[in-house]
Amino acid sequence: MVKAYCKQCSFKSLATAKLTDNELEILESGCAEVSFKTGEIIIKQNSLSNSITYIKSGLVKIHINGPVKEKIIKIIKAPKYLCLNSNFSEKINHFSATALEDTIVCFLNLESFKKFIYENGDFAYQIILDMSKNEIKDFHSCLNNAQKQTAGRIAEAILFFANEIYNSKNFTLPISRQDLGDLVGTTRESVSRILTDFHNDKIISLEGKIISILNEKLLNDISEKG
Amino acid sequence: MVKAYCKQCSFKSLATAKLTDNELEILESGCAEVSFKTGEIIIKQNSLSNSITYIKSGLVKIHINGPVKEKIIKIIKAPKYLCLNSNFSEKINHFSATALEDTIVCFLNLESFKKFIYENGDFAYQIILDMSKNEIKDFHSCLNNAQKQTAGRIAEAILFFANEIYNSKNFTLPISRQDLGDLVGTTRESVSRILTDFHNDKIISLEGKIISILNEKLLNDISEKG
DNA sequence: AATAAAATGTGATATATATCACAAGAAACT
DNA sequence: AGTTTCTTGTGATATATATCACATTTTATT
Repeated sequence: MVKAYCKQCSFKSLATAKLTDNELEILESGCAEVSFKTGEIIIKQNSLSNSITYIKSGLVKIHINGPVKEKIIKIIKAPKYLCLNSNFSEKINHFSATALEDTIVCFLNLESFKKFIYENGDFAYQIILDMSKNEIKDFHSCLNNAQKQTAGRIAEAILFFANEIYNSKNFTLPISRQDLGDLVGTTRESVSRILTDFHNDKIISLEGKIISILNEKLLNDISEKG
Repeated sequence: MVKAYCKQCSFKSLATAKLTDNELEILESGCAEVSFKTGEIIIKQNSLSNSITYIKSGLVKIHINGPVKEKIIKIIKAPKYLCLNSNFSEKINHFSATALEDTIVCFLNLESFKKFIYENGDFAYQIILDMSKNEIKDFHSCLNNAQKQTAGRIAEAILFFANEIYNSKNFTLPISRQDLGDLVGTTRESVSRILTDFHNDKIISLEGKIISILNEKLLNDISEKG
């Protein structure tokens, strides 16, 4: 754990960018910066939550122990708040968060956050915008998961990693087949089969966890048509 | 459309309850109260959104034209904001809303709402709490839909109507079998079959749309175990 | 380097549920 | 009241995907 310097922090969120110097000092005094190595647990489901979690750098999976099996809710790339939403109304964490690569996290004092919401309208509005945008995304991914069939959901996941995480058609999958299954709601076997299908059909090239998108248009079609 | 009297309104949300008399007058001046009959469309997907929608009384389904077929996202009982979340960050409505019974809706001026968030910390915090609570609920229903099998999801839906909408073990289903299928993510045929199964197993009694829960414990088990 | 443990690929089989087809009942309209 | 349209029930069949089983590869540990 490291003393944080919020004022000079270059990873400020849209919300904290609206804080005054005074408020940033308050934020700083209640901020703990912690490093996590790949695979380490950042938040554990059902533990008590008394701070706001901000991912300063790195990559994180948010997962939950569902009624049937493990489910990965989403994958979050820094800089971003980690499920802001549940922090305000709930005392316990409804989910776990695990680092997918070396990650730096700021734990921010919840009470200061509340104070800023009460006293700084700009800040409050940015928080609301952030929550709002997130919800719409979650909404759509939930819908897609519910209606598309497995190949479509896997195609979607590949495009997600390419476009939103790595900004490249060539990347190394940061999760196992099992995790990819938990993310899109299928089994590791089905993931395996569909990935090799995509490879055989020259839609992607696949070598272990190294993926290159060869036919983006087709992958898009599969993702959209389900 | 009727002139609204927000000050005296006895259906105030937790947030608007924090507004001053002055602010309530501003709210009132930008508020239109509209009645909808059963089956009428309140909001149409892809239409422009420039107001906050508050369900004053009645019952509403929120649905979306998914990649494959229609999906009912959730059913909302008054008094409640109708998907507050998407209102702030998006100019177009991402979903449709249809009245399931006669419903009264207040369309509130978005700009006034923003103004209140900026100027009234109590109000802003209540809005954030509301969004936050909603998200957690949506979260869980999404998870359940993804992992449980059909009988479990239908059991869950029956319990939802009993416990959260009608507060009674005896109620009349406000939607068709098709709609129930769209809500839990299955076909109308499967809904039919499972409902008659439940009836034959004396878990519910079923007569058209009239449902009575006979064995709540078992229904709960089916809902939880998936 | 050797051994253990975890992750992955792939075939055979089982199963839940969608789809198709049609009949019957209820509701809405003329 | 009669006709049309929408809703519902139920059987037969198709199909996507889970499950099981086992071999193989990769990664971690001693």
